[in-house]
Amino acid sequence: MSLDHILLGLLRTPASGYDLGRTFDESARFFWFAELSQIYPTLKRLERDGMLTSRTEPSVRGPARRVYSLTDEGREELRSWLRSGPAFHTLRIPHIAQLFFMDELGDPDETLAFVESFRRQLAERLERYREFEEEVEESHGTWRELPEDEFHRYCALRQGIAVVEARLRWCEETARRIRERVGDAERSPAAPPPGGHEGASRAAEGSATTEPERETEGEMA
Amino acid sequence: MSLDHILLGLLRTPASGYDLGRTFDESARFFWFAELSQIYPTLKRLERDGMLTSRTEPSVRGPARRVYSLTDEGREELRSWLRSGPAFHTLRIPHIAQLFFMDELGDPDETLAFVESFRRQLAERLERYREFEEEVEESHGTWRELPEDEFHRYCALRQGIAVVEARLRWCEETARRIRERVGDAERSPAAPPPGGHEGASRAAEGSATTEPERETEGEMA
DNA sequence: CAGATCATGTAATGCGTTACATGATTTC
DNA sequence: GAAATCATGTAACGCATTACATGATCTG
Repeated sequence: MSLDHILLGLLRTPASGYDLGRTFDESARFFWFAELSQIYPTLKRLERDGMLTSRTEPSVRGPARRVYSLTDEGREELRSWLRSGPAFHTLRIPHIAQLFFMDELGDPDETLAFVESFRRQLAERLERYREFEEEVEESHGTWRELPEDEFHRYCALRQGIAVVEARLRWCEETARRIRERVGDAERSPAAPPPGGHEGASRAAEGSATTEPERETEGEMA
Repeated sequence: MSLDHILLGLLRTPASGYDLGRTFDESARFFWFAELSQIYPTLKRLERDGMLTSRTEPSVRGPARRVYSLTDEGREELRSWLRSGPAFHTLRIPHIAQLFFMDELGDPDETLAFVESFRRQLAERLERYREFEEEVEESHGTWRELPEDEFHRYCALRQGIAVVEARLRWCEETARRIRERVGDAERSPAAPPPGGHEGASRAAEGSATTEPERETEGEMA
């Protein structure tokens, strides 16, 4: 039941359902997302349960806005969630699952293409996170100067960045290993497979072409 | 609809629902989990749809086992999922959300305790992953010698490890920063808060005590 | 003989997505 | 006048968890 708590957290500054939808889209994406169709009924329920109050306000354009704010009871609920210790979720990571079964395709080129596509999407994501990080840094200088609320938000973002960066490094490590395995197989006397498949060239791009891996395991730990 | 595909992937070697439950528990936890109460009906549906076949087998102990195996149609479905590109899921990470709102508690000690508790749980998880990694390495040597299927599984695990390690480094970075901020605040003329709360000592432990942060940002990128 | 493990399931409930419905205002 | 944005919602469906139900066999 985390969406409840996340809405309570966001509603420490009053907002409408629509506003919250934009918040998820723009600034909370890196740790949570909810559709408007889930937000509206949840807000209603939280109000019914005394966690929120609402008033309607005329909108500058479009229909009237229903603006929610946190009640004392809601604030207490939020605090007790925050004090309940780190909430772990069960891991369900489809892209790792895909990789786990990828031997089924029996083609290193396809695995390589997969990793490369994954890498591109991560790079894009990292760029968005970085822009967000810069915005904070531009308005306040370094983390040392941030007010309490911004500091916590900044730390949360830093974790998002750290994870994406780790995945990016993993992509590079893994691509290198796949290329090295293909290279070994083709040099070996086990006979290269028949048909017009020529090594790991199809999905390859960037970074030195067949450079044998220098052992970086130590640095990864 | 990923559980479907994950079951198909696992059922390339025939197994019962119960077996699959143990697999999630023991060797697939780092990327997926499902309850038996979800597994059983899903298997039934997949069989109905022609993705699986089953036969019953007497069990050594307990009731008869229903053992499922992949059909050609099921294998095709699995392959097309694998070829459909990396499947991203919307991020929903409650512990980052908690941190995001943690300023609500207004107490650096509580944030520090949170980060420390998070760190301990990650360390435990990393240990399990490492044991798993060692098992693979012991049976086959380095990744260079692994057969295709084990190599892919190993790479998947490596990503899990990389992410946990990144989170651990983040914990240390963040704890250091919180301590530094508390130190600054107490040395500053803004007056230390009244009452018997003495800095960030409560949750602190390990690593040099008040060592000012040496800038490691560059290395993190 | 009590408790763990093997083995299969159903039912109720909750969380989340997709599709649908409505209508005003602004911009091109 | 068409499309985008503001703004609110409902309904149907699917995915996941928790609780419940049953019974055999092995271990201490």
